[in-house]
Amino acid sequence: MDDESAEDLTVGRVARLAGVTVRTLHHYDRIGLVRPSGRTSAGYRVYGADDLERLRWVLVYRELGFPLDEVRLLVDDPDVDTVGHLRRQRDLLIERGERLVAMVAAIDRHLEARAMGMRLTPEEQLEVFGTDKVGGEWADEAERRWGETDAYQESQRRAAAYTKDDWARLKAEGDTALRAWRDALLAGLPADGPEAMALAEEHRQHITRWFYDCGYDIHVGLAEMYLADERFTQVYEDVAPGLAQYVHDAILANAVSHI
Amino acid sequence: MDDESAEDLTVGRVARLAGVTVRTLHHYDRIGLVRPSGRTSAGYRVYGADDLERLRWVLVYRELGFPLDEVRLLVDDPDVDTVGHLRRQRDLLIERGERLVAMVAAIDRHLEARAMGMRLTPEEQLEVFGTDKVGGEWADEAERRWGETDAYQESQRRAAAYTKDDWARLKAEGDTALRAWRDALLAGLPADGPEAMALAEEHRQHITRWFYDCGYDIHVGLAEMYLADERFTQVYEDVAPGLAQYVHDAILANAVSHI
DNA sequence: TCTCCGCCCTGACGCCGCGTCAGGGTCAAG
DNA sequence: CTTGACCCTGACGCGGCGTCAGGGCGGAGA
Repeated sequence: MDDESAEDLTVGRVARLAGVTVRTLHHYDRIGLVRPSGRTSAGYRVYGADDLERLRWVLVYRELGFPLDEVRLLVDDPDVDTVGHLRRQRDLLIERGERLVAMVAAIDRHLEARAMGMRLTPEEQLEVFGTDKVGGEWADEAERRWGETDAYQESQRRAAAYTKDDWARLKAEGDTALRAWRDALLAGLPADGPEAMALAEEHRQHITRWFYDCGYDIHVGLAEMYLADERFTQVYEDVAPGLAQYVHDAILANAVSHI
Repeated sequence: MDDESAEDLTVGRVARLAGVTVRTLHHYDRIGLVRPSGRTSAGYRVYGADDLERLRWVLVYRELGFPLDEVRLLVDDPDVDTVGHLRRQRDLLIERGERLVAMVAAIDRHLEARAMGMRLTPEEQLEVFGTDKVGGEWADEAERRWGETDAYQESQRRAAAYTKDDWARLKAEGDTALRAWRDALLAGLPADGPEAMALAEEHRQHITRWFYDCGYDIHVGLAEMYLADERFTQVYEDVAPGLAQYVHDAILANAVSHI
């Protein structure tokens, strides 16, 4: 048995093995990232075991989001702090994940704001997406500039994907619900009582009907937001003091009852 | 008061407001994605409220990972189901988040595997990252080819970023800990007793020392993985039956005691 | 009124990580 | 000796801008 035969890995084979294209291997060869340890007399690339090993690491780091230059550093220098790099990359991924979560929350807020017929200011709409640069000048200036112009409100209205009828019904439903909430609160009905929980359930279905599939977990998330985000708190508090908390508690109670 | 003055948003201002560069706005103008609704006599771009609105949406969709061509479709067509898009995109984000979580878990496994002195096969190392293509031929062929060669094992060993001494100490610590776990289990010490919890705490600090800052939450995550991932389960079960569960329970008890 | 600085314009090239031809050589089977 | 599947190099393209270069506005101060 000659070990030689094990060495005749051509680009095509390696490409299939590693799940990349031949072009990619050519590229990595050219930029010196993964070079085949040999060539046949005809000039064919011949990859050895070490080359594969190296390629594997390259692909791992690449998948982790390192640019190829940094990948090179990582695989070239064995003294480099690999574990440290992985740790940092891990942090980076988690950070990205948190950003994603924040964006999802922003979308939820956006949708929910529409459900309630609220107008977000551009600043508010941009806040999660933009960098921190957005805050200052925008808050000071844009709010003042665009906040209350008719054109702005008009564009806001047009931005919605609903027909005017839809919008009107949506708004009406929301207002009705809001009054029902107020009545329940003022009547002294407990937030974890059947009436309030029924309102919560209705609220959940309202969102599901008009916006997105709102499960109990998401609903609870919204409830938390109602307390955490003062823009939403305000909407409820304007109707009746303590209503935000009341709605929150009712949603929680309703969710718990459905576990 | 002339509303005209409110309209004089130049590129620079818009750029700062939206948290993008002027170049980006130029680009969007050129490709017709966001065009300023007017120009001054000198040719300066003038953005109006509608333009900002449009830009906002573009940035949102861009952040959501749509290529600009698709962004164009989304913002151009008012009949498009905006809410539907947001819903789908929301799902997409959550999916991406899950992938991130999977990658983080993979890194953890990677680090943890090193902590335990395990050799992952290339296939195992690639499994989370690679596409599904990787599985088949790789598992069938490469494993057989490279799996147990000396060169492979050697390169694996070299791949670690530690000196030989480090590696030896690391391994020794791991082995010592493993024996201590076994002894505790065989002695009938309860997993939520002080001895087992002390071992869990030592384990946590072992990881922190050698790899990454392992808080109690992360530690619990690892414990779950020990049960969920059969490669790790096996390492413990090979030492003593029931040890994986035992270690898991001890880590949990220890974490709870530190809340 | 002139000047200066900061903003604006267009045009063009650069970058990364390859995809995708084009034009040609090689190798094993039939 | 052909055929077809592989291999080679070289070159251009793409997306989403960054980054000059070379020049025109606009308003504040001397």
